[in-house]
Amino acid sequence: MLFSESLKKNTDFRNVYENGRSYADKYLVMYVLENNKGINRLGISASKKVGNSVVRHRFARLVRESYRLHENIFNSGLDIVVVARKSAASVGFFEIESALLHLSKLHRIIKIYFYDEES
RNA sequence: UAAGUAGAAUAAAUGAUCGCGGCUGCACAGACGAAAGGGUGCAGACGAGGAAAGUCCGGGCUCCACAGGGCAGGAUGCCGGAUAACAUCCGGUGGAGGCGACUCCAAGGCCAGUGCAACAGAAAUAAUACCGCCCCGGCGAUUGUAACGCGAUAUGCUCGGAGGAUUGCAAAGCAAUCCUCUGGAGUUUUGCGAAGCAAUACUCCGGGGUAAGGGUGGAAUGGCAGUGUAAGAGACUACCGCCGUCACGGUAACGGGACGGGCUGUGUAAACCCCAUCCGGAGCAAGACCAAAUAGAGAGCAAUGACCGGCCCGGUCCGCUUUCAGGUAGGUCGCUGGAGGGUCCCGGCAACGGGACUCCUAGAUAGAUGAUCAUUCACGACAUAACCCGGCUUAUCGUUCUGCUUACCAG
RNA sequence: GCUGGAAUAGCGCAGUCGGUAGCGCAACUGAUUCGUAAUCAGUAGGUCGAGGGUUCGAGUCCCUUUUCCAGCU
Repeated sequence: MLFSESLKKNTDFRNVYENGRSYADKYLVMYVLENNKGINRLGISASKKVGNSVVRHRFARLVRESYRLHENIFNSGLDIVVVARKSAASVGFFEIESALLHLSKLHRIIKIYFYDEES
């Protein structure tokens, strides 16, 4: 991905959970925290309760693909953590994509002109 | 054709666009980092499974421990073979199921010892008699007989008693005869009771014999038939079973046979245990290498600062440089060419082994396979490698093929 | 990825060595009280997580499986 890398450390995840803001809908929970680094860092989390290995990997791929296709409209300098809810186990790409964009609008982290154009 | 049985293969397909991982080649930058190491772009081929799962066994590999032996602990458990090894596989034996093809079996030893067997049952393993059967004795009962006792007893007889008459004797009175009355005694007949005696297929009590039968139980002293007996019993006999010995076939498990023993309780070892065989522990987050940091040791610099001290020497601490050791963050290796796959030949019933040719097919490290569009169909199950193999177990939408069995039909 | 442990009544827990599974709280009924609580007396409630096996008999022994918890970084 051009402007982003992945969030790796357990301490980074803890930091976002404790200090970031969160919104949630039916499929996802999204935490956001500014990191002042000029790039976005995306973390994806799915617990064992969501499903088996196949389900969890598929969820991660769908979120990563959704983010990749809309990477250029996101603001920079953010740590984003996306957590799966149990209902996300059985849905397809478009549901995940619309859920991700919806939560991003609530966080107001999508660039303004694009936000205005879409709404 | 239908039903079944054993085994094998496969695990949606094709194209376009965007995206991911390492590899190879080329190009770029020498901009990141103290170092080890690494970056960017383009192109190419490659990129999860039959179970990758559960982590239930076994082995390789790595580190630690270890003279040798034993104990403890664990595992396996009919026999033979295969294998690196196994709880796996192959072939056989025995048993169970099925008409059959075929399937299933933790299948050594309770004749080494110990333990347990609730309830029920007479009794659960050292002895026992609840019912039943048999023998002996006793009380009673029943039946028969019956001494005897009580009552009745027609006609009649005998004896007796009362009254009367006649006769005889002198009379009182006595005797005889006859008549009437009398059932008092006996006889006869009969009713009831009854000691004793005898019999019994009866009841109870006591003593003894008996394990055939009944009932309880998962299990009851080998089974069944006969002889035998008071009744019974392997007490005896035949057949079957069991145990032992012998020879025969088989490498063996075992098999069929001969002879003998008359037979000694049963179940449980996925109860302790005995016997035989095997096993050291931990696991790639193993482990090896490079190495900021932070503790540590030595050397040097400055001969200054602080402390011990009145002062010097000396000692301690702090500062800087450097070397060594150490190993955190981080990085590299381990890492995938292997007990590897395919075809053919040879040995072996087979598992498997040997040989020749041929193929190379993931290696990530927060962890790569996805998204969209189009077409087709049976509309897509279970499920994602994490050091590697051999198995087992469990999950699973379907499709295809092969061998065999049974039934029916046709030729 | 690796290694341990647990599951028993609505809840928290016992249950040795196989023999018809109990304790406390809660629930229900009755008594007590003007009524409630407390107290007293009584009652019901369990296929011992699931499936299979060994055994005459399994909560307990063996195998498979499901869920949950903990540790190793």
